[in-house]
Amino acid sequence: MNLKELAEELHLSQTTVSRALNGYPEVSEKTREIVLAAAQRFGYRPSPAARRLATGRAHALGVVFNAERNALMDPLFVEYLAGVAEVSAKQGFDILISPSTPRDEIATFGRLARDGTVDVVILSAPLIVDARISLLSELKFPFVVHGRPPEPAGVSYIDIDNFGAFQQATSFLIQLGHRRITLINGEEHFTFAQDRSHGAAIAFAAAGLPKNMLEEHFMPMTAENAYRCARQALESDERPTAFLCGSILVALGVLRAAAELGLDVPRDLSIIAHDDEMPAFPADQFHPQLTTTRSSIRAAGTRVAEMALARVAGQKPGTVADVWPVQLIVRGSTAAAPERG
Amino acid sequence: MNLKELAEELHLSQTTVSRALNGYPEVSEKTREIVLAAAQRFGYRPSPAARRLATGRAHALGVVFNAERNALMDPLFVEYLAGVAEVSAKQGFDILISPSTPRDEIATFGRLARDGTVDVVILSAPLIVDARISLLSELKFPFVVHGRPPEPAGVSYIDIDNFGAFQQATSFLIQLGHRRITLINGEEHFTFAQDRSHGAAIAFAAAGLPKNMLEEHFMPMTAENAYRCARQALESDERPTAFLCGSILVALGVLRAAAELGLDVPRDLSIIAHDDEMPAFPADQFHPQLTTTRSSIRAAGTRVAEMALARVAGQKPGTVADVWPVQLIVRGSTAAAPERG
DNA sequence: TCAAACATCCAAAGCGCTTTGAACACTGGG
DNA sequence: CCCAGTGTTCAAAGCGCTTTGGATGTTTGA
Repeated sequence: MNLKELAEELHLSQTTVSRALNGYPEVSEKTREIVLAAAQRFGYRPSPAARRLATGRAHALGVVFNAERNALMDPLFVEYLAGVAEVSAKQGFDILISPSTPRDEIATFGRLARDGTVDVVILSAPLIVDARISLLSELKFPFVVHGRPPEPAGVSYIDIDNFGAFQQATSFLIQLGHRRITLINGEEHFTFAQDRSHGAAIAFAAAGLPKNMLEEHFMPMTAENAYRCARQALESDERPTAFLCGSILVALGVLRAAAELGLDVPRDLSIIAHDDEMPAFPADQFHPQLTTTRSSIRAAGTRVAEMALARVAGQKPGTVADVWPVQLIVRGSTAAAPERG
Repeated sequence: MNLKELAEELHLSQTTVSRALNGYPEVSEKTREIVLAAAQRFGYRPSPAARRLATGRAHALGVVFNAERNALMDPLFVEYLAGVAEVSAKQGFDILISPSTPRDEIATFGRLARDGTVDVVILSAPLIVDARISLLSELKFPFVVHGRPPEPAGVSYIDIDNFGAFQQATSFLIQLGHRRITLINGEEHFTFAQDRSHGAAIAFAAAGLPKNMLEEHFMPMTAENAYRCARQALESDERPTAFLCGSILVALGVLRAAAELGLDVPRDLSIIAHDDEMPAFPADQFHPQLTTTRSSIRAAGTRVAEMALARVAGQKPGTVADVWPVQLIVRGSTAAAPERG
């Protein structure tokens, strides 16, 4: 059943029925009720395609899915998506996943913006120099960012306090007596990796420790990369007594390296990992249970979706700039630094 | 630039331009070339919304995202989605993610089918009694299934040989001398869980072993559930010498339980896990490296997307019924059963 | 009492595409 | 020279909604 038929059924015009359904004021309450009841009774649902064509608005929200990047390192993505989905479902918004490779990512964004298949896009993991942000800004296409944009002015975003988290975690390790610490970070072109790096560096500086005691590696945060890196670090002459890990997956790799080398965690080696709360990999299900800096990626997903919808509803960009605190949760993977041998 | 403007620019009718662009035969090659060139030059892109309204086809493919189920146990989902995305991107199809909870999943499917926002839906993890399949069949809405449908007749699907995989894995353990084996399976209403269960049971029967030596547990396949289950099994009087795990995550939980109880893998305990090839969690990055039954969930994603697109192109349902073989990869988590003590 | 203001409702014009049914020009066979 | 057949193009009618610009009563203020 379409609008025309419904209108005929009610002996009303399409205009009135449409307005009644969409809550416009220029229709009396009586008729609105009648219309609403009839729509319900006949199971009328407006055609999204027609509405889209008529209004120019898609009632959809775009998420660019970088197949290579996400598949490689992001079981997180599901959690994030679940958060986004939860909110957008409530508002009746569709979620369009646009796949892309790193190479054609820009083109994908351009297409999304021009085609009008979505009203707003959500952009994740911003880079130090981010062509996607430049492009969307230039096209004046609505977008919101999950993570800290390189130029936050005029951009709505939500981020977790990566700086604070790693500063706190590093300070904690230093207090425990650790001096040689290895940070296994994400790739350095991500803003979050920079923030974490700064956090750790500041903690060292604050403790009056030389910065070369902090060994830092930037890489895609997979278990395997982490394993290789940790293995190499642990077999070197001056091996670290503690690791800071960018994710739970990284911690997994480090744990394996430690196990293979017969090192006990936390006796010989302390580990702190950042935990985005993947339900599939709870930090407290590891052995030993992991000390973490914790923040919910899912909650971030819901928040960023809310922001996106607000943006569609007309909110100005740059209105929101949330930075969420990150909590240090001490569990069994950290202990006082071993005596120097 | 829209079609009308482009047509005026070319001094042609919209009809001709539209047909030239869409490859219809009733337009001469010369004009087609001219039109194509002009479209290119002006950067003309047809409006998806208008096309959708006019044709009734959405050029989109729907994936229902069961937020609770997926978020809980499926980092796999990302890999799967990557596979789907890869194929659909090539054909210019959008992917629409429809979130739902288990409660409103049926309604979500109904809406998808009626709204015309997608041309076909992909359905994952079919159940023994699956209302989604019934609904879509009844509505005569195109769909394809990832997994074995309860009533395969007239349904296009692709599945991995869960039966064969678990039969093979179980036989292998039996050959190694294991007699008490615990299978940590997915929830029993899934067809895949049934198939795995049967595979293991048949292997026991074939070896002439009583079926009560196979202890089986059905549950959501999380590390934590697996941990609890394994812990309980390992502390019982007649503890198993081997575990069959429904996923890598399950294996993680079992490994933890073993570690806490001071059991060495594979000396005291053998483990085989089914591996869907999550790049984030390679089975060979565990300690010890895991013996697995392996199949690529990503490849399944690409295949099921191809099927979905074929279905849209007019292929009859039930045409495809792929069952992919699963390979047993022997690594370090399996060994001969320990001597009875 | 009349004009102005308001509250309701409507007809019709889009939105940008596809597709039907027809027109037109050009060929070759009779 | 005419007609059927073919190849090429077009005008116009949708697709199902929103929205503009009235039209039609109904009140209100002076």
